[in-house]
Amino acid sequence: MRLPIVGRIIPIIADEHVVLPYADSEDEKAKYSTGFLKVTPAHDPDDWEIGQRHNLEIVNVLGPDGSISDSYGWTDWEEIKNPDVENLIGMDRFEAREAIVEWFRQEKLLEDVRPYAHEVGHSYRSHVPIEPYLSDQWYIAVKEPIPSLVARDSSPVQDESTGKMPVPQMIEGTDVPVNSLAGLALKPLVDGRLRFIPERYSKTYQSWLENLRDWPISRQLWWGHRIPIWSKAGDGGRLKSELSKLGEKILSVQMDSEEGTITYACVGPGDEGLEKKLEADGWVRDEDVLDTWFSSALWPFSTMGWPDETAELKTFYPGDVLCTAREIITLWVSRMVMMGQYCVGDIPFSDVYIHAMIQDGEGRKMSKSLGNGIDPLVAINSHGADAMRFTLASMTTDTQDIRMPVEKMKLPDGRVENTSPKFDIGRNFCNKLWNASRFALMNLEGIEADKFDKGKMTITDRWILSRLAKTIGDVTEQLGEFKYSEPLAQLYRFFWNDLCDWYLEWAKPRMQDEEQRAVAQNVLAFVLDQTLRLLHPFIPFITEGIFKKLNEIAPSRKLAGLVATEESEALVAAKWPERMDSFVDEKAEREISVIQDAIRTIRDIRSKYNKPPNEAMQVSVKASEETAKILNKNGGLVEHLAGVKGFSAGTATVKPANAAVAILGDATEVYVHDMIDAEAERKRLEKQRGEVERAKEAVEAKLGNKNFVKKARPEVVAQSRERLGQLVEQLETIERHITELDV
RNA sequence: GGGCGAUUAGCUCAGUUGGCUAGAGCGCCUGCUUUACACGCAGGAGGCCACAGGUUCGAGUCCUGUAUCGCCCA
Repeated sequence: MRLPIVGRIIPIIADEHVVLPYADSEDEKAKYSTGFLKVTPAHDPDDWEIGQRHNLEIVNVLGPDGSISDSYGWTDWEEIKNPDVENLIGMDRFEAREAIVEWFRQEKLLEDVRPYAHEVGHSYRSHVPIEPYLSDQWYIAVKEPIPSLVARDSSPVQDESTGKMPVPQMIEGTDVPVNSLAGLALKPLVDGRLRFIPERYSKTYQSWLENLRDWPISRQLWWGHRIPIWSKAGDGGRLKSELSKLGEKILSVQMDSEEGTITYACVGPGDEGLEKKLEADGWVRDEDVLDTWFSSALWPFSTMGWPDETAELKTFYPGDVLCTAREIITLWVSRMVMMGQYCVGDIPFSDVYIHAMIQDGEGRKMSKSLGNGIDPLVAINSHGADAMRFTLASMTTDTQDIRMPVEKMKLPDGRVENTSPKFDIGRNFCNKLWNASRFALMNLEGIEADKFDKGKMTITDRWILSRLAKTIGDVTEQLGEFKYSEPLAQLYRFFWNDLCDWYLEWAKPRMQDEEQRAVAQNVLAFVLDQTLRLLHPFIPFITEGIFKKLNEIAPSRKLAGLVATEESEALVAAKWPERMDSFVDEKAEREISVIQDAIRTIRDIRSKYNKPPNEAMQVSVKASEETAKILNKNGGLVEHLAGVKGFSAGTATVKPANAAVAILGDATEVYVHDMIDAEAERKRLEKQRGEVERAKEAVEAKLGNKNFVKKARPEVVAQSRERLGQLVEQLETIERHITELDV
């Protein structure tokens, strides 16, 4: 076939790359296809592949500036030269396209012009379409065994019977030699020396390395490390001997080109004298610089003085954890692992933690052009550094993206900038931490560590220490597993819901009581100390400030005879809390939970009956022997936090007339005296009856299923039976009270 | 085109190896200047766990498929 304009004769070939026409297809390409495709191997990666398959001619018609040019690989220029083509030379690529269409139009060769949506890459910086362009580049052979490593790692170096080098050892199931650059990156993963968290990302890393192609490292930029290669044209043999006289630090290759043989010399690092000598002899250094990832790959050790064996390098290399984003796994992580071993002899880190990507509220990636990003400095201004850190940590689960609603907000200095209401979570917690600590410190005035008497600890002391012990254990464990959201949530609950809502409230009267004060003070100081240490990684600044004040007011935090803390001038250098499992007290936790249930129930009735908070109420309880005993023993705790004056529990308590009743899960009956709204009472009880009935039916249906009883684990069946018993009892109690209302 | 992830309360998210009436924060409703905190306290409402099949005595959880959204790589 003869091409228009250039008149070149080209072959017609068949290749599977072509999408055949099919009008009804869902594929846009098939709808538009003619079944024919022009192939320009020098100007498209797919075309290049096709060209290689069919041995097509490679004609490059562009210059580096994107204009039509005959001097960068237009091999048959002399044969096809004609006025139409000459007219195009020097034209900009966009201009040339228009000119060619116009030529077709004038020659009446243009059949049709139709719109077609295609995907052409654009430069993210200049936004111009990218033009694939065939050019010479330096590559690194990533799957070639590296001779120096093969020599180092293999024994024997040579096969004695044949005198040949041994066949390179392959990583199992791949075509990657252990001692190639790709192998250096892949082997540690296969061996388990390198680990990704979350684990699924190791697949990205692995499959990329297994299918790795040679690494083009030349970049046509004016910044970066310049490629250490010098070249000179001329007699190859003479140049080679010229180089060998200069020493062993030079590797050279020779290639034929249009200007004859060119000798390329690659010079080892750290010899400026040698480089100057070469240039004095007429050698010219390559203009290109190294791929930015090639340079960045040196970061783990070049930042510490490598290639010198500095003290920093010895101390801090290899490191432990790399924390980065997933789009960087192949580009950077793999290269650091390669280079670390190649240059220093060890992998630069053992754990790679891949964090989630923060998106905006609509699930879009934050970007400057969309204007939907949040500047951390603005968030620090709007909510505080600790608040931002806390919120981000609380959102850090192992999913791959998280959403952060973005809103314009007015900052203290009057600027209106993007920030997020999500940071309120952190700000509120930091505020709570500050206030609760201030209150605690107020109450620690005059604390004396020696006055602590473990025999005088109350159930609330034993309870908060038990909660603390569990929190220390769980948080420590979870942080070790690279979990952040979970331990933080647990700290949140411990500090806010256990310590502030209950322990501090119960401690208030004790702080005024001569008998109780010393014990409560020392427990509080100890718990606060440990809590600050646990929170410090998430809230570094505020905890540090509080710790300093705590050091002033209560320099010695310990529970004499039980446990002591290690003193420290600054929290950042303080010891992480030790496990204190012996403080776990299930009995105290169970009992406090009974007490809390009773208090919540009484508060609920107060709220439903609109009884003002400052009006004292009288309460009696009918319960099982065990529950009654717990409640009686701790009536003071109930009275204090439920606004009750006069509290008693017993197994045979009779409901007073005009009392509101609440029935707990274990059928405990709580009577709040002198509440006389029968309608409200009925409404509450009937609602609860509905809920309990539903639950009862569900459990009955389960137990009614023969297969469940037969096949489920015995303890699960037993649990269901016990549950059913409880629900039946609860339901009967509720119904009895409803009936009484009818009388 | 390949790979990965998400879909649970109005919003943002938890939910371990399948097993109590599915949780939290924000928002919403009611009541509170209770001498640490209204960035707070107390109480409350609110969910067909995307959809369709399957495995199982039992599925938010495991398997298959579908839909929608997103990220990475070509």
